[in-house]
Amino acid sequence: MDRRQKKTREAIFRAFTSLLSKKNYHQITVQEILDEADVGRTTFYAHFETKEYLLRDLCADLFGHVTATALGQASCACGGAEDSVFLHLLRHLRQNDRGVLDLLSSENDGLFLDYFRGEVSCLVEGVYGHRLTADLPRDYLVQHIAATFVQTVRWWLAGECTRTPEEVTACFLAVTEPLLIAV
Amino acid sequence: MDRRQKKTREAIFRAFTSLLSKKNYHQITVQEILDEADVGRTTFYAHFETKEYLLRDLCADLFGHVTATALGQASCACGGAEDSVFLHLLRHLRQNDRGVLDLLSSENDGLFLDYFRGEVSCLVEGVYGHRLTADLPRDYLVQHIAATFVQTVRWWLAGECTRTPEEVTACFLAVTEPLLIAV
DNA sequence: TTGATAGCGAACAACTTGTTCCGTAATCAG
DNA sequence: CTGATTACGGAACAAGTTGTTCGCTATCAA
Repeated sequence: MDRRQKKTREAIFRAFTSLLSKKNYHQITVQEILDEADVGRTTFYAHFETKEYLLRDLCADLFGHVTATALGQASCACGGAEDSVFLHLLRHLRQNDRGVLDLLSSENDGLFLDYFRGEVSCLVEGVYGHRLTADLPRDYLVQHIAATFVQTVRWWLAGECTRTPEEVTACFLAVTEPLLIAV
Repeated sequence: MDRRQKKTREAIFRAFTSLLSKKNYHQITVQEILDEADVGRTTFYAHFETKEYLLRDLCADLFGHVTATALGQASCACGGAEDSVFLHLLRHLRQNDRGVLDLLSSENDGLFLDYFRGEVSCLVEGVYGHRLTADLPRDYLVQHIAATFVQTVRWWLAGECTRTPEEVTACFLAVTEPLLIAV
């Protein structure tokens, strides 16, 4: 890809996430993004059809990265292998890697929650897929566990992350364990 | 209150909910509401500061009504007293009382979910408040159970309500029962 | 009946979005 | 290095949206 394209694309992403940490998605105008990214109007629309497309691309980039690191935790030197994938994910989130945490705040009407929940669903399939109790519809269980994790993160955020990732993981595991077949 | 005021206020609510059943909140313009409600521009802004205020008022009206009927089920002739409050709520929702279901669809970015979740939290407090296990933070449990109910409803909607309220309630109870102290 | 108030319509400024045109500058291929 | 290609920027644009103001009429409550 042309070096120029890559640079402006990243400048726009950076500007957008920066603005998102300060205000609601719907309150952000394209003009503000242009000013923050120091990019021409024409250029912006050459890269993204609309603001919504920008959002979509950003989410794909961001949450794809989140779960990729979660699954590839072997290559990460920040936790023992016996740790839960979810604990690992929380630890990464706490560092507010790439500003993901800001996007999940209640300010942003849950716009990003669906993306996040989707990614976590894949994670749940991978981690718990073989341990789901057969008493309930499988798709219900998967979405329930994924949604519970996302909601747990939001609860953590609402309390301003005062609790430790270990405590939070314990809560999450406590409410989901009963749904799994013991190994 | 002046008869005229009441009539236009209701006309606007009606128009707004009607539009919400057809399209996304963010795609609806004030002009469309005016046309649908057959109300002057000046009049609209005399009643509601902005479209967001209209949304807030509508939610208060709607979800307040939902839980009010849920709690006052004694006065309702549509179910036995031994039924779960949640089953009762689902039955009401299935009739799409006042278009509440449309608002909870995934089209509307979860704008209404927070209102709904808030109402359900009160419900959970009332119904399960004395049966919550002491092993976990109380506020975590309450929000978890409320969020689980809301998410269960969304799952039901995503499947186009093909399952019966009884089945759905069974799912919800199955994943929440383990968190309660037996009576 | 009468004074108060709600509604209407038209026009308004300010802002936002997405497009077009054209000159400039960076990049890439040969 | 050179020439063709491509991205960028700036200005201007139409179309649409928001929220306000003005004067007039219809309705209400007492």
